[in-house]
Amino acid sequence: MANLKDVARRAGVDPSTASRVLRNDPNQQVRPETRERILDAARELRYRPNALARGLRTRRTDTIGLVIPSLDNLGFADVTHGIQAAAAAARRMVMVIEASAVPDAMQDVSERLVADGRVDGLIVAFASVDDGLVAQLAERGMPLVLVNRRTSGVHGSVVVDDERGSRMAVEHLVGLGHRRVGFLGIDADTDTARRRLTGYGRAMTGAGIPIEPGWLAAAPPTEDGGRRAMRSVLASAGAHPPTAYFVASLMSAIGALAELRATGRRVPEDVSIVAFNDHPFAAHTAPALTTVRMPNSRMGEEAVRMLLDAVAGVPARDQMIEDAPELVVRASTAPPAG
Amino acid sequence: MANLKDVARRAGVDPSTASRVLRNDPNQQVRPETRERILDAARELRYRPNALARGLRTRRTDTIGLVIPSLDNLGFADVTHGIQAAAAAARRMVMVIEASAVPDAMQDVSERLVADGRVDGLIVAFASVDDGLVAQLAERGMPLVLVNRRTSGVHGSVVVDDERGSRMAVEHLVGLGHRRVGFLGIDADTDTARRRLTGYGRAMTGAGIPIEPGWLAAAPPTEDGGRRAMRSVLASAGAHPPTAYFVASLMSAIGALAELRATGRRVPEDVSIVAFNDHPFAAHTAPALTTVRMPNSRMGEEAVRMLLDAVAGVPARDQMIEDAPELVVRASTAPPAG
DNA sequence: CTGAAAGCGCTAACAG
DNA sequence: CTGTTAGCGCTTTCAG
Repeated sequence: MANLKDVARRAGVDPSTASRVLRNDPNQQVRPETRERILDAARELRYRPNALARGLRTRRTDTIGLVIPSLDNLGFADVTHGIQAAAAAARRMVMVIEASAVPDAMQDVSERLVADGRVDGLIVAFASVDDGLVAQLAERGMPLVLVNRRTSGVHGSVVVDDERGSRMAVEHLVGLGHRRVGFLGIDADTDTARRRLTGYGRAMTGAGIPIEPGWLAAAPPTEDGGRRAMRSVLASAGAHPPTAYFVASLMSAIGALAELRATGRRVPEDVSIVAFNDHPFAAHTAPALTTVRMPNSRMGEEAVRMLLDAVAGVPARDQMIEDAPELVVRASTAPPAG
Repeated sequence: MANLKDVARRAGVDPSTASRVLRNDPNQQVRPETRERILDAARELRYRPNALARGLRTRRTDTIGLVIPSLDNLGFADVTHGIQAAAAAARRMVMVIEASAVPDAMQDVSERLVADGRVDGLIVAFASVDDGLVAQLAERGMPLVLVNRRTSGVHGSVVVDDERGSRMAVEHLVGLGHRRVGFLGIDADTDTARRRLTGYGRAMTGAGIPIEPGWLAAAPPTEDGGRRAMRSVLASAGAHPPTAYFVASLMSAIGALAELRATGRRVPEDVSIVAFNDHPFAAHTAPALTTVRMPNSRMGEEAVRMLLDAVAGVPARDQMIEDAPELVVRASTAPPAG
């Protein structure tokens, strides 16, 4: 591999001159002729600057770190896709840590990515907010953007309009004629989980429907969580259980759906169900799930943009992607029986 | 952030001595007392060596590059998970390029990851083998492991036993009493696709069943591909179409299933279907898919191990993960009607 | 057992 | 307009 010195020698100039030209130094005053010689030499030698050497000098790595809980969660694919696309467009590399595969992931990230100087900034997606390490990193000045979370202490986050998406889902059910609408929420102390509950509440209130406590349950956003939440509502709702459910995560909706069928309830004839977040697979469940599709890929793109701003010194804001959620009506919702 | 000089100063030694101790230089002869002083100083200053400076000097980055086609393909989640786990265990970082999000991904990888010196080696998962750039990189001596592919020209690959998995799937169908078994294969010139076809062929021959050309179709391993392949067989198979299908990819199985249902065929009453590769979601299709589960996560782990060997100078082999595939019987297979 | 010195490949301030 | 110089933070001979 040719290095700068090789290029300079071949062009008959000093390495610093070659560097100026090849970096497109804005205050360069290089004669066009010299410039051409250097460019030619670089091309002929297939020169590419060594990233480590440059990074050591400039203190920038052009690399961002991405922390993601687990890749099998269907919801993350979209977000990571957006992140990858935006990063590539901005010519940044992405180092990924999948938390579920790495014991003590946040610790690892803060040592091997941040302290060792491998990244310019960090995108933390779907973190449980109580992770003190995240706050610590932010305090120490590491550029950092939270995705799908907000938390006091950390400035810089991107979320989608969870409340609006949830409202749309519930309004769809109410519009079909349902009055007893259950809510299977996410059992986590995150603003995201809260906003989804709020959306449900607002939609119900807006429709003039009083909510019964027995209609609500919370569980982790997993298939099993959804199953358990559904079981819990069915057990406590008494003689008049909900005729429809809004489930605040796609994975739990799948579990909830399975539980309904396992207990002999027909969807959508007996019970309707709509999930928060979409995925191609939702078209293939039994029955196909009605969902609200959130602009998750945009959320990922925006996170990169914000992070690069933060790296450049622009203070990070807390942003919400305003793109309208989209209701995807499939087969799991219908008017209530009777 | 403290650097080596700071540590050395605080311990009252030369940086080189501090380096020796902190790296655990095998031929160090440092007095235990000095050693302790250095270790203490490093601990107090929370010293971590700068990865760029070290890499510049040692020509090793402790980072591996991972090229993956797309994260929404359910099959990749497992493999990446295995890669992440093994990499973390070996204290290596992973730079990920999602090809579907990056225009001209291989070109990008070979410039920004390899030529710029950001990685010690490359794992290329599910690549279309005809990519000349991969072969070029291998020739230029970049340590490289192919996952789920073999190709002449590139040495170093990990695959699973596609043939055996396919045989198991088809034997399951034959065991249920099916004689007319169709094959929806992958339309790609890869050894992997070929081995799945071979497995089908062997199982049929082993059962003494002659194969009709009209039972076979190939398409890309996508939902739409599966749909089209199914349509093609249904169109060409005449009066006695297959009563069962082995579909060589999970995504196309989902499409094939959808197509069967769309054309009014009942699964498994009229037609059985079994897919190659499993995923939790397969339990929730309508009906739940019978699959063969391949040791994909192991494949990812092994790829990392092989790559690190290659980086260390051990010539890379072509390996097959011998762990037995597992038949996961769900609701999409049953004895033929009548 | 430890220190001095050189240099990985690059950039950036300063001179000229 | 271009070259000289001095590092970024680390490792690694070579001396002593």
